[in-house]
Amino acid sequence: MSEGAASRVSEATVARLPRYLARLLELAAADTATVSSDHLAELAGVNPATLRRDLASFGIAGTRGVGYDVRYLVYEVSIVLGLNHEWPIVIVGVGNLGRALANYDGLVSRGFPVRALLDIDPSVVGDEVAGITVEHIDDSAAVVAREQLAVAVIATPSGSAQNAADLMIGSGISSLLNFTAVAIEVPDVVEVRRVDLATELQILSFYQQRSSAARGGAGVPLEKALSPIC
Amino acid sequence: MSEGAASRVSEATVARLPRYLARLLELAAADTATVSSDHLAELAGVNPATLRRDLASFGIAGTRGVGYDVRYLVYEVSIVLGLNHEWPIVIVGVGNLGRALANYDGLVSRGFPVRALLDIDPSVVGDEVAGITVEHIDDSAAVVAREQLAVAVIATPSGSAQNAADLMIGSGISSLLNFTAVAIEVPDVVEVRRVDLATELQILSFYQQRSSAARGGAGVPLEKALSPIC
DNA sequence: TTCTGTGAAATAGTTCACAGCG
DNA sequence: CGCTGTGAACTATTTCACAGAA
Repeated sequence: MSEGAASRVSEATVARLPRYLARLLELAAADTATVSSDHLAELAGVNPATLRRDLASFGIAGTRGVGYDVRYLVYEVSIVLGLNHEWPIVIVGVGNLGRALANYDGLVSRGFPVRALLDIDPSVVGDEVAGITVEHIDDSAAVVAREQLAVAVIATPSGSAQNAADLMIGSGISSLLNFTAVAIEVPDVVEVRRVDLATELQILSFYQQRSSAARGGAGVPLEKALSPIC
Repeated sequence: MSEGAASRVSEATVARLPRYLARLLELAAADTATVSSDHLAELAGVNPATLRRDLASFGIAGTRGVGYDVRYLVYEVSIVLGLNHEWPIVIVGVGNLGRALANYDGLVSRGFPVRALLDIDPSVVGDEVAGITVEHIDDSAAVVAREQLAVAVIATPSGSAQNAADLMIGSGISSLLNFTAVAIEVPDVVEVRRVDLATELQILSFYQQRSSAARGGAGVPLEKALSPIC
């Protein structure tokens, strides 16, 4: 990931904010007016002191003896995360994954409406997916300008990922969410995060293997062992 | 995430192993025989001492003056991650996301073949997706036993995620990869990891906002500001 | 009294730097 | 001589514990 401006808050703190926000929205939906750090920390699965420190590091204050005002906290955390406005996104690569993402309502409902779809394959260009007409990646600069896009989701085959990323950066995109199996190199001013299914499964595999070994090996198909996948 | 047996290696170390493995497989594919910690660390984007310590913590040794044997390292890291055998998986929820995952070739190529698809909707059961016939979730126990499954990917709507997880755990599944917008509660012996698109985008949003603020705000549609998404 | 905000302690993780092996 | 393996220093992060505000 590129580093951006040096900041005084740790990435661990930033990564917890979406979790706090999700719980806060649930509390707000249930018309809860205030919440203590103990309660919210319990809901979010963190230590109360960690929660208080996280909020304090952004200057977000509660009321001693009372707790935090839920609606105010939602507002403040949203501002800190940059969620006081929508972030329209473009999906690059309209294969199975791209289609799934375009149809995923969890995006628009959380402020990330899909505004454009791009592909390099002429047989896909012109298709309508989730109500959006697929455009050719050669037109990316025009699309980015037209839709005021800052974020692109890369859902191409792995071999095309770097190329797609370069094109989008050249078209003015400054944040990438990389959904492919390979890492993408970017200039320092561009932010990237990668979501990789196989990496997650490999980590799961480690802990799964370890905990079943500790229990005596039940549940793991060890009889299938010793055919390395490399 | 559930904790499993207390271990002496940090989660940070485990999370780096898949990255090392990916680079090692590239080196192996290019017939590179040995690699120094400096070189591999550079490829993986970590400090060389961190790499050496990570490997040493699993008892994986190199040769002083030479480096590490690439093929041996691939083998050892695979064993540590539990990748010396395949991990057949089941996808629960055959909507857009489930279909995308079922068709994603990055899974089988890395040792996680999709062996079954489950859904609760009778109009989907019986469909063939990616060469696999969708079965009803009521039959999950039989499916898990038949295919010797240990890992389930939850790709249902968020509201059904906990339910789906409970059913799969009751059917003998011991690792879950949760692809929905909500957290899932599980017993201690079950491992869970969650991949959430909106969380990733929110973190991107934070850094994007911050770095464009540092550059004077160019590139962000600030004129659209102030319509909170909550 | 309750619960925040935060020094200070504890813990975890990273990096340096170098002894010593091949 | 080059590079690993690791004590020790350093940095980051979490947690405790409590003073003090409401």
